[in-house]
Amino acid sequence: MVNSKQYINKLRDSGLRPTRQRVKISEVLFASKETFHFTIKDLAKMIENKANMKISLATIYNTVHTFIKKGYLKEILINSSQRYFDTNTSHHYHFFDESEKKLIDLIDNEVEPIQIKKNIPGKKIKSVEVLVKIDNNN
Amino acid sequence: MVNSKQYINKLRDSGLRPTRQRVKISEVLFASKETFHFTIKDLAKMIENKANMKISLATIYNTVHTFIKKGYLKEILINSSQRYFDTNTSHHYHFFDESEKKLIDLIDNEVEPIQIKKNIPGKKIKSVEVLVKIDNNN
DNA sequence: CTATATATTAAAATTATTCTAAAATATTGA
DNA sequence: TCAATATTTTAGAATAATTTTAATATATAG
Repeated sequence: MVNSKQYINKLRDSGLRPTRQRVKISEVLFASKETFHFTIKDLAKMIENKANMKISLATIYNTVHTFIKKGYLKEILINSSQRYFDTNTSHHYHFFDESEKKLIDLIDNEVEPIQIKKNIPGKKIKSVEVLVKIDNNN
Repeated sequence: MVNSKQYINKLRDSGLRPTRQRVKISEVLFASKETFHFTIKDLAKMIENKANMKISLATIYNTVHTFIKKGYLKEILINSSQRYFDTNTSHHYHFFDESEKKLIDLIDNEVEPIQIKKNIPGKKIKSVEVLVKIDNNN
């Protein structure tokens, strides 16, 4: 059995009521050491399988948005009809494998620091996102 | 009056039939020296205004996709509910101003070359996309 | 000029996401 | 513990971007 206490505390500490749904979704997302990428559809399927509990789609959307706002998840920039999310919230970039339609993390020391030489008066940089599209050799 | 001959030739040269619709859309997109960013909605409005000719939404979508395939347009990576396109097909990146929801080009010499140190066997890099999100200072 | 291939179109279909408002649950503090 | 209040969940409807369909129109080759 998973230890849900930690998720309950984590939720409460960030001002979120630890509802059954949020705790279950936390378990599905954060129980494994390995981080991963997912779409809402993927997450819905994982909940249906791993947890034998039905959570409405609206709640899944709400929870993912809430977790992003709290910094527990990050959205990944991919041009596709679906949005991707990442349980890895540390600073990193992505490869996107065009033939397999799969994301691969590109951790910080695998990319030289990005130097932006342009400055817009009155504006500051909030984030820098990099997506490297790759495909088969040929 | 715009010289549509050049668009007719351009289309034919790339194996596309120079239909009235494609020529009109070419004029709207490529007549100005200045490149710009647009959504499908923007483009539909521009056609309605500049050209007094009704082109169906389906055709606008088809044409934009066709032009992307031919390399006359590029899609820009922004996470939003709408897709953005760019008439600037040269190699460059983007600032995205969060408060004004506006894109600004970041040309090549304004960003240090991006060095990817990770290599995935059997795969090669097709493109590197960079989006720098900026916002007001404060 | 005719046959054929390709493109356009309106309307319907699809799909991801958000909204709504009612019911359920969690929390607070008496 | 319990009632009052605030928050959350939910099903289903609504929205909106995009794609599909299949009929009609147009461009091209010969």
